Amino acid sequence: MKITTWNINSVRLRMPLVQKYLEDQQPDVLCLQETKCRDSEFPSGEFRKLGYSHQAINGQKGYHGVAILSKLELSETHIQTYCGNPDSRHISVVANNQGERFRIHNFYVPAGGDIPDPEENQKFAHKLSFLDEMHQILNADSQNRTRTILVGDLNVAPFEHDVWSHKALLNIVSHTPIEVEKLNRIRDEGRWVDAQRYFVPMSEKLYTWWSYRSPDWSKANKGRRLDHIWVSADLKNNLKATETFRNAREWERPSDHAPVLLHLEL
DNA sequence: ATGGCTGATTATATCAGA
Repeated sequence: MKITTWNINSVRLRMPLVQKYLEDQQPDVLCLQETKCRDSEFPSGEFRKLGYSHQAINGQKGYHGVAILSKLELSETHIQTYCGNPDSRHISVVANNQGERFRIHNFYVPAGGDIPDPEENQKFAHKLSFLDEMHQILNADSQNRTRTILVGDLNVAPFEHDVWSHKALLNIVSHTPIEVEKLNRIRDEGRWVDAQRYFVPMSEKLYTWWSYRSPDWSKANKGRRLDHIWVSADLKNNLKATETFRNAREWERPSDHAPVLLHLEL
């Protein structure tokens, strides 16, 4: 079973790239973030033609938006709102893989703006509250501890080698100690396994995002690992491989995020 | 190097991303 997470930064604009990726890699499930369109504008028909007929979509006009496209049957779609606002930042489903059921959570955590101070910056305050609520909600549901995959653009690079320079980014939103600690608590207390780091040693650099602003992003390689795939502890022995498709960042008019794939042996 | 680039919007400048 293969599942991909990808912050696509406008699904309508990048449908040709999505199609190429799906034809190349044939994941069973694709989780998208930043779809940036209403549900009525979502290219459902195009996904159906590509074999992804099971769909769960939570979009809004212009911003955010998440979706799960699947070859496997989906049920029990659930949308959780956070911080008392209706932003489309979460959707979850139960996927059925030849009788084996597992839950998938797809998240788009707020980026948090520029200033890493919740007193001065409302967006950073929102991000911290969002992480607090994620912690609370995921921990409250004991079902989240079994047969569950959590993916998404979590907008936090938690480890030293998840950023190009730990020292240079300590005071940069996405790598500040307060948000890193919150994300680490969610993961550790939920006994989630970080699937990418299960295969890639902590001493090795690992990125999923490179800024559009770098004139030569590939050469500079000042990336961050903002996109994540976690599995519940009971799925640890089913982990087979993970892959980050850095080449998709080199395609024409790319997303600034690369797709990340998990191969699970079920 | 806190700049630079990119996308969506009843657009032609503004907001958001991170």
